[in-house]
Amino acid sequence: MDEKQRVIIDQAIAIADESGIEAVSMRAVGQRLGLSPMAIYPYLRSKGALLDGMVERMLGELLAAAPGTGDWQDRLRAVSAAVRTLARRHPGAYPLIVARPGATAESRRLDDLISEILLAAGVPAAEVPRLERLLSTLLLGFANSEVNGRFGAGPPDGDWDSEFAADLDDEIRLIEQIIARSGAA
Amino acid sequence: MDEKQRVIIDQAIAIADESGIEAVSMRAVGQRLGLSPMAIYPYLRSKGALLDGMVERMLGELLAAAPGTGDWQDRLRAVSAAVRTLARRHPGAYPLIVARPGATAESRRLDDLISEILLAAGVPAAEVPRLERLLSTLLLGFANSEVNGRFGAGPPDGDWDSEFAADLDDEIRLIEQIIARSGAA
DNA sequence: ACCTGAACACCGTTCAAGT
DNA sequence: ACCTGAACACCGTTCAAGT
Repeated sequence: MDEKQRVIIDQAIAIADESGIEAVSMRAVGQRLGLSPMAIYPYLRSKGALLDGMVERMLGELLAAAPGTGDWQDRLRAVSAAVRTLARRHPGAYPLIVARPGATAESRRLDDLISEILLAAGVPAAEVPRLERLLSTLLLGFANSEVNGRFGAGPPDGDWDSEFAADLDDEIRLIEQIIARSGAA
Repeated sequence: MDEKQRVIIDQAIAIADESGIEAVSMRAVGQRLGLSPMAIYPYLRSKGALLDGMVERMLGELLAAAPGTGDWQDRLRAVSAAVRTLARRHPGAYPLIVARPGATAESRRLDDLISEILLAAGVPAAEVPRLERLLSTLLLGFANSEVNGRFGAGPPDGDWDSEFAADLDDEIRLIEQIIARSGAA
């Protein structure tokens, strides 16, 4: 039942990564499962629901690799690394995360994780939501630009890891300033 | 000739903003112009070219509103305001900017504009490309999240202006630090 | 309970043809 | 030079039907 839904979504992601997102059709997914396209509908009630399911599955994958330990700077770096690993594992499907509306269940869990790290760091509660949106936009958006080519070829073989590490270090310093400022007030 | 291309792209953007991006089809655009769908092909050789044309046109609109005066902080704020205005004027078409690969001509012009502002600010040339990518990801991505609902309802009637102004002030402080650090070295 | 086939109203695109 | 109609190989989705 739910197991069937999972396997359908898996195949849709596989098609997207192998042949591009435009190759994901109800017909193609059905064929891959040896089923007629209509066999999908009891499990995912529309193509939109299938695409949302793909996003949820990928975010679940991301959260499963979520870092529970270390200081807050390391935890932030680990979330960032997990996002970038996800984008590379799913070059075809990843852009859906940024393309689809999705204030979904798993996306809220990601927001909660980042918020929790910021709170643990000592960011004043009033500033947490804003900084969380800034960070998640940057994390998700940078990986998207990398995977969809908005940055061009860039460094030897498109390895943006060290560049983004520097970006994240800057953001960490920014957060530290905000913490210091609030302590001084 | 090129004028016809312009009018085709205009109608495609209008359809996207009125009825959503999925309503943009060669057939719908043709109908809107009182032409058969095939009349488009001599001017835009595929649907992909049409979508890219929409992106180029929107970025052109953005650059036409580009700020030439003021100190660098104000110029950055003006670019940010222009991006956010663009996203609101084109709620249906704007997400294409972030969705499509596009290391295009106009997107390079936007990168150049931001780079130029950073250079004028006194950012060391070696750091400019990285900061440019950080800023453009943030500017374009935040507006996208706002327009596609990734942030949820948010503040009264989705007015994210003051939140993003605070974000940008943070980024400006960050840039000032980088400048100061390089001056000290 | 789970699946299918036929059908409907769409797509993008090619190609030969019309003026 | 500019446009069209018919056709091809696709879409997502509904619905009645099969086991």
